[in-house]
Amino acid sequence: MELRHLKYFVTVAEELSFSRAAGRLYISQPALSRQIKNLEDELGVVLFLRQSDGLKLTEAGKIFLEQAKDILQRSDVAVQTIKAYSINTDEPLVIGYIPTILQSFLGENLHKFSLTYPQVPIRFQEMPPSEQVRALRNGAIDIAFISNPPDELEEEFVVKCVKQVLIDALLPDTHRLANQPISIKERVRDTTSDKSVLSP
Amino acid sequence: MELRHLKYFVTVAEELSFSRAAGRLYISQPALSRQIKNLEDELGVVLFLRQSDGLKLTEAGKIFLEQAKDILQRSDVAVQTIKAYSINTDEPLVIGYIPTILQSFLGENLHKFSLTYPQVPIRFQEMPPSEQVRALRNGAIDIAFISNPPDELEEEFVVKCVKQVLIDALLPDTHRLANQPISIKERVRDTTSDKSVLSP
DNA sequence: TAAAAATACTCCATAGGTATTTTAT
DNA sequence: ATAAAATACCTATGGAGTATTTTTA
Repeated sequence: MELRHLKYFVTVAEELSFSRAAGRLYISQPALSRQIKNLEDELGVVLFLRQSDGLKLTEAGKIFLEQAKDILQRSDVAVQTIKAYSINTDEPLVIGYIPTILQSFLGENLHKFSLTYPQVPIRFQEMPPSEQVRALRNGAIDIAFISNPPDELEEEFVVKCVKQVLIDALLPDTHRLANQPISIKERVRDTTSDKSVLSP
Repeated sequence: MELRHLKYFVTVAEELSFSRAAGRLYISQPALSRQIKNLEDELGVVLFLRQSDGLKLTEAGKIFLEQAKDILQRSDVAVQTIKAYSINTDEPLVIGYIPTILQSFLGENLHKFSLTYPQVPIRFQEMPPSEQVRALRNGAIDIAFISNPPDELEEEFVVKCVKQVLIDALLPDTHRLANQPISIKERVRDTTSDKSVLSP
């Protein structure tokens, strides 16, 4: 027995006509007749009397009707509840982050967010970037803050740049590039083999 | 959404493992994973967190679990109720009859039956034999009492002879067969063209 | 004759299965 | 290496449709 059977049964009981009920359910009359018969067979009970003066519920049918309506109504409530919950949830907005980013950016902006949406609880979870991607996939976190996201992520998630960070290169003044004005591109290429210290 | 989804969901929530739940449900693990995913898609909510340390219900999942259990339990109750009802019913035993038979037979025997099973209400409904057959088919009556049932009925119903009725042939004493000792077979053959009066 | 329900078939959507890959321990 | 979940693909049950018959008003 499935909710489908209950829905069909209640509709037929309300219409007291297979044809009209089938119309309301947007299925054909034979399909509906068969489903009701299947239900009756499974329950081992005749639910409707097919009499010359039209359809009538049996005593058993009347009892089952009340319970069927109740079950269907509770199913609807459950679905509506869960859908509403997913929109206006008390579930915290879980934010994954790596420490450097929290310090430089999250603090002030989330403060503003909290003032605007005080009803949304926020939880933080520090984790390395690869972990954050996995956590995003399975719903453990809602937002990830990582630097240098690989391009592939854009196929799966919405990727937005929220902060650009200046990168300084510190190198000994004896280094051959010291005091050389140079573009970032060139710097990167030229320094891949250096043990430079990068800082935000 | 069908009761199947709820059953599967509750089982997974109880086992916190797709594999074990699939075992309990006697279906394969991929089939179960897909049904849960379908349910999540339909509800638009993630019900389980697939985390490295195992499955966990989301907040939404916890809420839905309670309602799913409730609905399943009510479905079981409804089915059990209706099945029990069909066995030990207050629904009257409806008996179709033709007047002559009620008089000659039903009266005394049903009196005995009522004494033996006082909890079974009995209702009588007079109707011609053809109507009784139809009523039997659609459940409007539970037992039919008719005379000379055609053999085809035995394919569809249990047919039992409960009473043999003597038939007398009344004919004018001027009739050619008057005072002739004769077998029933022969009588019938010989009298088909006669306007005989048959009486029980 | 017209309607409503049942019956007979056909079709196809999808639940479920097997095999494999992915992921995490 | 192992175990669990996800993915891919295939199969087949049964839900739904169309056409037809049956039945009753």
